Amino acid sequence: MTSPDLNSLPPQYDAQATEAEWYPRWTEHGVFVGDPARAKTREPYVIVMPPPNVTAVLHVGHGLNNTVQDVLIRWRRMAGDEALWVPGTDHAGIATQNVVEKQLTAEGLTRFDVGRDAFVERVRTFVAQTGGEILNQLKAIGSSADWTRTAYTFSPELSVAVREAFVRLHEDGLMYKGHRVIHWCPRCGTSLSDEEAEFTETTGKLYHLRYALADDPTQSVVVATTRPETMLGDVAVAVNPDDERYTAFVGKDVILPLNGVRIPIIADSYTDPTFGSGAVKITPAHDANDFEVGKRHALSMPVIIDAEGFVREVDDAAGRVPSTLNGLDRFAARKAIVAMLEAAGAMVKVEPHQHNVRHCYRCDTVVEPRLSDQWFVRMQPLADKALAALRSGELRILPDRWEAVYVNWLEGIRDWNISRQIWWGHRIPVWYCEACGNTPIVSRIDITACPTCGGPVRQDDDVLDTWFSSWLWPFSTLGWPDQNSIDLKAFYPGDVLVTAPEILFFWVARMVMSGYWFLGKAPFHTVYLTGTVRDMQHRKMSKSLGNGIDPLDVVRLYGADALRWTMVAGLGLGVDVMLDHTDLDKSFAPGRNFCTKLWNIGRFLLSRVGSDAVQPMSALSASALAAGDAWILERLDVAIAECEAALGPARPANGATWTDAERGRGMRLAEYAEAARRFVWNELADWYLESIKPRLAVESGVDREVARAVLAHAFDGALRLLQPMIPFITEALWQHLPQTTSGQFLAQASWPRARAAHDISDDERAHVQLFEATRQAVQGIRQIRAEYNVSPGAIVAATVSATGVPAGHFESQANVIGSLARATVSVNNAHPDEAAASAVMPLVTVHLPLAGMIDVGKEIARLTAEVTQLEGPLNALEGRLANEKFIAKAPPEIIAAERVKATEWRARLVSLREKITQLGA
RNA sequence: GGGCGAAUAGCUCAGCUGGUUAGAGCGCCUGUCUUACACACAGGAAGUCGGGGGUUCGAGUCCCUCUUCGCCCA
Repeated sequence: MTSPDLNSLPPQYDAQATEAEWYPRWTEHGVFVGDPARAKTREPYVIVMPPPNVTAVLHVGHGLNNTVQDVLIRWRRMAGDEALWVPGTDHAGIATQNVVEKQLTAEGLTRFDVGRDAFVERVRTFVAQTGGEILNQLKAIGSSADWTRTAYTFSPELSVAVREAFVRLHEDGLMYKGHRVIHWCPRCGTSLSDEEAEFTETTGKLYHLRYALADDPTQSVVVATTRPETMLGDVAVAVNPDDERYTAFVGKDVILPLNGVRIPIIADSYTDPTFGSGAVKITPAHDANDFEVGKRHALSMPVIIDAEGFVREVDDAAGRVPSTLNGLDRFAARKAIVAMLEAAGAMVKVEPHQHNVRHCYRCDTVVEPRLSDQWFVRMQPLADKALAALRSGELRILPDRWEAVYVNWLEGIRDWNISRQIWWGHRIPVWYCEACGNTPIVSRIDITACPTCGGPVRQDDDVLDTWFSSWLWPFSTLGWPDQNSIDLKAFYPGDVLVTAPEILFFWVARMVMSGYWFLGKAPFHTVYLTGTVRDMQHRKMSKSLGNGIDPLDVVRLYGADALRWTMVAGLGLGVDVMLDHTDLDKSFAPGRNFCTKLWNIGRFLLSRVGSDAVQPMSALSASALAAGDAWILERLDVAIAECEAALGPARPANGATWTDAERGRGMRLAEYAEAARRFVWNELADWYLESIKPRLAVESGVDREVARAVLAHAFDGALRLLQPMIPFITEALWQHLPQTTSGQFLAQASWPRARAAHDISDDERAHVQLFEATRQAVQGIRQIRAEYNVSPGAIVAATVSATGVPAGHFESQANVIGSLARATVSVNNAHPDEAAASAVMPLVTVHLPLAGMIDVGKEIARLTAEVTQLEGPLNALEGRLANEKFIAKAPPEIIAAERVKATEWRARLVSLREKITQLGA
């Protein structure tokens, strides 16, 4: 036999060394690589990683998100699926362009000084040099993505997909160029989609302006506005047709103050009579609603604010901007105009006003509504399919309350403005031939001459919204539009998408739409929306607040596994994770403590098991198993079942649609973590390992071999259950198990399987129950010891009577109970003569004579308290059983269970009262 | 303004289709350096499940209402 050597593993777990050792081994052996050939015989399980911005650095949100994905992928990889996790980055149009523009600003330049081609080249170089670092950071936290398939939204391959999508939508009649008011960011110099213009609650001012009637300056209408500067572009005042206050005014004209322009008063039901004075100014070029009114009434649409946000007579606005205001910034102009209106007596009043102002999601500049020409995708037909997918159960969203949000958005879907007036991105594949007129030529390939007349052509200056490439990600990364792509055939559609709820509309819903439109299938069957990582004040972690946590700091301090465990164990479904950025020690204690504990369990256990071969479970006869052996094997079965129930099902059972019963199941990572933790810590270490110390301490023998085999098997099972969450430490420990074959990896070992119920004999079940009784006896003795402050080292005498298991069988447990409870135990159904402290447990009753130490009064009080505690629920229970209506209406199995419970409780109560009587009360 | 959600132990949250003496982790209290682990072990205290009403044999769980928070959309 090999002598136990505690020094074979260092006493302290070395995360740095372990991570540096195993990650490269996994990748060298292609553990993470998906194989389309194998996907023919196995179920593929595919996750596409939400591509981080190419310039991003890892923050704790990425950490959370990618850990969840890695847990799922590692679980399915072990479970025998052909697991593929596709990683990559997003070129992030506006965001990346902004970074480089900031560099230029530092050099005193603008992108226009540099010129388009040189600017794009500069961004390309910048990305090539510094981009994608975040992917290396994801490796540092253990992400088992298939790096051989790393994709990039702006790669040549994905550019083909983008162009194909544009052209196809154009061919399908869903792509059009529209002239309308869009959200414009004057700082970024581009239009934004509805989703990119975010609302911020703002306390502004509501200005009430007086417009005098042209024909009777003694009369006037008052209009309310939050943006008085736009009055220069007003073309009408609108009132509600049903508003009797204004009936007489409709059709008359008013004169705009400051520029003297004459505009009509019109009736339009868009006007809300309860807002302000009931009359609103109409500025079609600078407000989306006003634009609609303007179209209905065929009004002119003067543009008085330019692309940079300066007040000018831009378009159709001759004579509208007084020279003193010309060239002022929009906010400076507002001030000036307010002062001028006040001076002119046209300002009736100004009041504080709470409203939502749209800001650019990339630079936070106040967005300016602006009339311009943009490319739009007609979304309704795409949305219909995405809605149907959710309703049919082809798609589910967890937590399910987000399904309502998804439906709500799709039902009110608006056309998608996809053109951006920036330079970094996919150029819109549209050309114009001046000679032939303005008909756009949409083409899959670059063209240099007009296909009709052969004349020169000019490509559209705009680029596409970044999300126009992102929404193709689930299939563009697999080779689409090449229908013969092996990856596409093997791995589309995928399975799960894990992301933050913030991009449900930006990205998730659009991927579903594109998946259906271009490939006829949803790109995944499950959307898992994680919670947000917040600080202790519940604020979102952000760079500007300085309340962030750098995951790599945590990795350095406690290891990647500690980071991962802390996040997974704290991750209720869709629940926010609170972490204290000022106290990493405390925040990551759960992960750090668990890893340390696991390491100690492993270190001790492996030293006792030794390196000699152990028998496989199949070689052990059930009759050779001790009660504890049967118990821990049963606990392992339970743990496996609980882990699986928490995680799965991995996919719809019928392969196509979720049934109502399945739909909300699984993805409970915290429950999975808790089930695995409880098994290895509270069951394997606290009870089984403690109980077999004497069996392992002997030199040799059959019983020692049985204990070694069961112990090694149980720990192997625990490590397999834990590997998806804490891959490094489990791999390091697993490699030392005697049954592990060299050259194998835990990372691709099989997921443990619970035994079928019919494979467990009645004898074995009786053994499990016997060990439960043993545990109760130990707990009972420990309670009394603590109650009477018996010194922890002292050996006490205890009598144990079995009430719930056959007394004969219980004899065998005396030694185990004794060693765990530090007692000399006699198994006896008779009550001891002398006064004793007792504990009445469901399966056993224990007595400790504790000569000279028993305080009869105290013991009576203790037992009486237990009686009282039991009487309440028991009375309620008996009342229920006496209630005829309960007996008549409750299901029989419930009634039966309640009767069993009542019998047990009554017995326990009788026993407790007996003890009290014996003590002489 | 419209919609959705949450309110359970000091903190963060479980409790999934109504039936357990309402659970976990952290924190707290008591004892212990019991030769794997004090980042540990053993024992323990702690909740009228936000307020009110209803449905039911039975409600933390379903319905109504109020209060307070949060999120999304316009």
